[in-house]
Amino acid sequence: MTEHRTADQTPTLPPSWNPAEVEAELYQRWVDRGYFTADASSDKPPYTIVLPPPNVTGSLHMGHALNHTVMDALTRRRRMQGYEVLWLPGMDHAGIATQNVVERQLAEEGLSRHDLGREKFVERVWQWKAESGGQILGQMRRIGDGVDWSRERFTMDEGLSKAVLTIFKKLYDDDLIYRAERIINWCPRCRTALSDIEVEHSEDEGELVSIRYGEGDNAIVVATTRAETMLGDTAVAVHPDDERYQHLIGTEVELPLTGRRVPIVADEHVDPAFGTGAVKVTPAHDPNDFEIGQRHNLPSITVMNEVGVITAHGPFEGLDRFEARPAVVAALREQGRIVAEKRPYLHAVGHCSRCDTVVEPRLSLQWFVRVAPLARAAGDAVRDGRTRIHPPELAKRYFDWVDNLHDWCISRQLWWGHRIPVWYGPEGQTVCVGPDEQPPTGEGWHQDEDVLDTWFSSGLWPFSTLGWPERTADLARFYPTTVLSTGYDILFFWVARMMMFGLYAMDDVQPFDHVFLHGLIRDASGKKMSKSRGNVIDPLDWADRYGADALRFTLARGTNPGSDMALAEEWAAGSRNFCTKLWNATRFALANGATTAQPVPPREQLTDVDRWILDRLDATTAEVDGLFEAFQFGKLCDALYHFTWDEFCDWYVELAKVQLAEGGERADATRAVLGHVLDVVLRLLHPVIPFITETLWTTLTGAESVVVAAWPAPSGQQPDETAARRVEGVQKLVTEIRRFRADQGIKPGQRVAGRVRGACCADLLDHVPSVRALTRLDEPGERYAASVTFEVGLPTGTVKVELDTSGAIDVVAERKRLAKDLATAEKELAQCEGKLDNPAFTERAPAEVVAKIRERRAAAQQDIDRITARIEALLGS
RNA sequence: GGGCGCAUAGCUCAGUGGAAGAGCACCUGCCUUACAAGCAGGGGGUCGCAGGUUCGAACCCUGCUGCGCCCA
Repeated sequence: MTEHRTADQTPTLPPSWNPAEVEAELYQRWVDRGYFTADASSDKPPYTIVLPPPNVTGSLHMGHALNHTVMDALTRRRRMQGYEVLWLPGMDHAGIATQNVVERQLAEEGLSRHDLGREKFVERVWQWKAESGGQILGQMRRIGDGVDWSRERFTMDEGLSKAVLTIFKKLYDDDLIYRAERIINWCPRCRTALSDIEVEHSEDEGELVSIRYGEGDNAIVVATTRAETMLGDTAVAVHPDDERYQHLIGTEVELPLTGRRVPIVADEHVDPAFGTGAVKVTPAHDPNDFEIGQRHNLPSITVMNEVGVITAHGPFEGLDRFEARPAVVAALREQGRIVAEKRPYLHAVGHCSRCDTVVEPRLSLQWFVRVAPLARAAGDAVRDGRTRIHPPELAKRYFDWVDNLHDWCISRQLWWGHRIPVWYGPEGQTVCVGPDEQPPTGEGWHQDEDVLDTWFSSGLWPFSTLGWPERTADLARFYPTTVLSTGYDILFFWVARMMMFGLYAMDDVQPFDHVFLHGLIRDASGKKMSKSRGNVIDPLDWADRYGADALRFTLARGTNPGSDMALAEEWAAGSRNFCTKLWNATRFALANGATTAQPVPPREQLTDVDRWILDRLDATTAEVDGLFEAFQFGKLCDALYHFTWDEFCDWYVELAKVQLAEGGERADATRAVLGHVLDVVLRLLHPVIPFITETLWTTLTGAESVVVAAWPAPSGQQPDETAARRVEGVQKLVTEIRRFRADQGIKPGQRVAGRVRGACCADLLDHVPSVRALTRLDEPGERYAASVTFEVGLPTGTVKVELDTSGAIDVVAERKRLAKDLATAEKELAQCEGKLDNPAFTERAPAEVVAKIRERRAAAQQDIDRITARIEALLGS
């Protein structure tokens, strides 16, 4: 379907664009020809983007589609500009998600991972990956991603695993990794620790229970939303300056249900204004309480196990935490210790970002990265401009985060992932083993059971994928990467981590020069897409029904830096319509001999209309180029849409028909201009809509592929202002005549005899035939009798139009129109005069502004005179 | 509680001090030889509210209201 040539070698196109039929074939051809394969030994300037590695369990959603469109557009343009482009694809191993998937599979067979054992289970995961993982890679091909498949990477690959071990060892040796017993976020369902950012907070309904501890004068009331944790309380804390509790500080109080006595301590961090000003302290089950415990040397009593079941205290033992809560409250109530209950009580509750289970703060022994020095470097790289964040407003958020970072919990109690390379010896030794070292052997030595957070390995992505820690040619050539593109919601998860690791591993060289953060995809009414809302749109469904180009154009067009994007089916249909328009325009041009084989003749041999469209093309080229540099995808798509549809198709193509009809050199020149404009505009559009532009451009030019065509540059030609003014005059005149015809109920196709007078005075003499063609005016015949005349005011003069409408005209419609035009002109006049009558304006406003208002006043006055005369004439008729 | 952002046509959004814009939706008429996935014409806005700065404010400043996001 791509190229049809008839016997005389005139290229033609099928009547319609059927993307589904050709996209796969086009894509495979690009890959086979090696267009996307980077060459580390070329001497072109490098341009590198690493794909944010999608989850191996994942499939392509709209957010991916948007981000991939952005990256594909960026890399395709640079490739056309002659850069050595590397867009590197791959996936991460998604520890928790993948383990969940395989464990579910096992559960269907009635097995748990423990039945298989660690080694067999990991084998089983690899098997799953080989069979069903990475579906997204095939989906990327469908939307046209020009990635270098020869360099595809996976975070669990040998090389990337070596990078993980290398950086772990380096951090360990630099005392930037340590093991400690801390309160961490624990998911009782996944049975693993989570980092802070893997916890999502939501306002949930719970209950606030006020409990009286102690008796009589020594009684103190504490409030909690997690009553069951009182079983593990080891103190009550009050603010040291709180008048109400001075007499109690230092005393002890009996903890109900347990019979234990706990101290009442004074701590600055207690908010005296919240509740009663007294808080229960459970160091083993609350991060703030843990810190209070540290400050006051309190014991930590763990009362829950790793699945959230109470492990102590007789009647409550064996109860799930959510069963224990009401049970504890009931028991306290029985003792008359419940002072108040507030229900429902809205409070922030942390949920596991993977499975939505309520996270339990849990005291446990975990590995941490000491982030302070790394985070400072990550902040500095942005502060001193080595890495630039787009849009810059988001840099503040980045700083707020990296400058206030808690140490990062990196150990996960999973089997799927990079196992922590630390061995423990029989004498309590701890040995961190580097990638090329042998672990200690012998009686009593064993490796740490935990694996590393997936983000630990994907944080290395910009350099581990290029071969680090080996000093490969790719690393030398393509690091630092040029742009990192992702949604702003991933800024902390991933971008900040890559910054920390990149600077640390690569001698303080930043992992990327630019970070482009796009918005999030929402539905037509601005709501977040989610399965529970049922408003998810599948990008591949749109790709199927409207074409991958339409999907991409919709996404690119909606991308405005710093803001989210609403999507609806109509948007995709609109983009599909644009593709159809482009198709039909090219088909028309080819059918009329448009060509790039003949150069566009010198300017002096061209018409005003030719020069105008070439100048507009030039301006559009420059504009689009600048917008690409600024990551303004929405605006550049709009600019191309407007140029293609409103200027090229609506005006130039229509006017070109007149020039083609003249034949001879005029027609030849027009064919060259048509060919040239399409050639350039297709190249400009290619980064965003690669498939249709490839088909059209190769048919038009006969060249190999637009993928490797040169990116257009403005010609440097001085724009022809006179031509632009004349074309503007033609447009206004044509529109006015069409307006008159429509008002008079003359059908669009109906030909009407008429004359255009005064065109010479308006500098439009050469353009009268075009005006006649576009407004379907016939030459006056023998029986011609003008039944109506009207004037059109143009900047260059007034043109008189007379028509033979073969009889009466609709006076009422005409009066209505004139009254409306008059009102507009009068309003304009009043506005201008209001300004000019104000001495403060004429004295203080810049001269050019005052001059402009004077011109507008004169024009408005002329319009009024003309319309008034016309109305009077109409009254007389 | 802390921080940030947004409020412009029915919907989704552009618009950084000098004539209120786009896409979609809507109304009317058209199969006019590239295109009905189209063509031509048209209607529609107190630019959230109240003050202020300025000759001039959608745009700058202050306050208010209503939404949204991030963090705690």
